[in-house]
Amino acid sequence: MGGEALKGHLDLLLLTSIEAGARHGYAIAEELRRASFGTFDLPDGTIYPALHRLSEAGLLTSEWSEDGRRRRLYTLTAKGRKALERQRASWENFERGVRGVLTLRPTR
Amino acid sequence: MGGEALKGHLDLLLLTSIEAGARHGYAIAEELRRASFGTFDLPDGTIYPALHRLSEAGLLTSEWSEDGRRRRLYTLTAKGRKALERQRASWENFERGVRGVLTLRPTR
DNA sequence: TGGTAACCATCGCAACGCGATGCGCCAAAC
DNA sequence: GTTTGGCGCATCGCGTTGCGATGGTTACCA
Repeated sequence: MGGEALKGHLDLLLLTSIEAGARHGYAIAEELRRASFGTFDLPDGTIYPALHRLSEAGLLTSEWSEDGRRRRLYTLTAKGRKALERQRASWENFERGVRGVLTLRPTR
Repeated sequence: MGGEALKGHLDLLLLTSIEAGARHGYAIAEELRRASFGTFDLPDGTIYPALHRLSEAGLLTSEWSEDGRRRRLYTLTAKGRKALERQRASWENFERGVRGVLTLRPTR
């Protein structure tokens, strides 16, 4: 919800979820929904292309699972881990900035 | 900085700054830069079109200043105030969601 | 046997931030 | 007195990106 507030922050969520243990798209979506208290309920059209994009960027590697279920399992690369680190820092800074602005109080 | 993290959150910043007292584009940019500790250093191409958009949406009204300097002075409309209220709530929720996800810790 | 949930993929659109570019005014410095 | 630089606004065009729509396949249970 909320227009396109997610833009630019999706990668952070995805990478975080994968680092935390989630392995395939569907599970990532579930975990994000749960961990965000329902705030991030990402549709397929959002999550799968994003995973492809991250893979193409070299932040993720993937393989097909062997155990019956046809699912693509993702893992962070070294580059992905570094990117996650940066994204985290970037988020902290972003949040700090917004909070700073939000503390502005009317002067009239 | 940081890709396009700002997307979807710009209006909140703009409206907040105007409610806080800033009246014209240039001053808004200055205030945002200051209040965000330098994080939000918005270029012209970002700020002016956004103000036009918000005006067109009925959240702002504007008039040209009389005192020598040619500047467009913005004011929140009632609708704008309500929108700001909603945006604030939306941000709180968004932030809560991200924080929730960020608390995920590796399980391996 | 039929429905539902798990699971993945791709196309195309709309929205938006922002760089580039150009314009006009004013004050101070040279 | 002219150049410089800060103030102040506007518009065009591009690239990125989230997401809805659409269409699959497979597993499980009634």
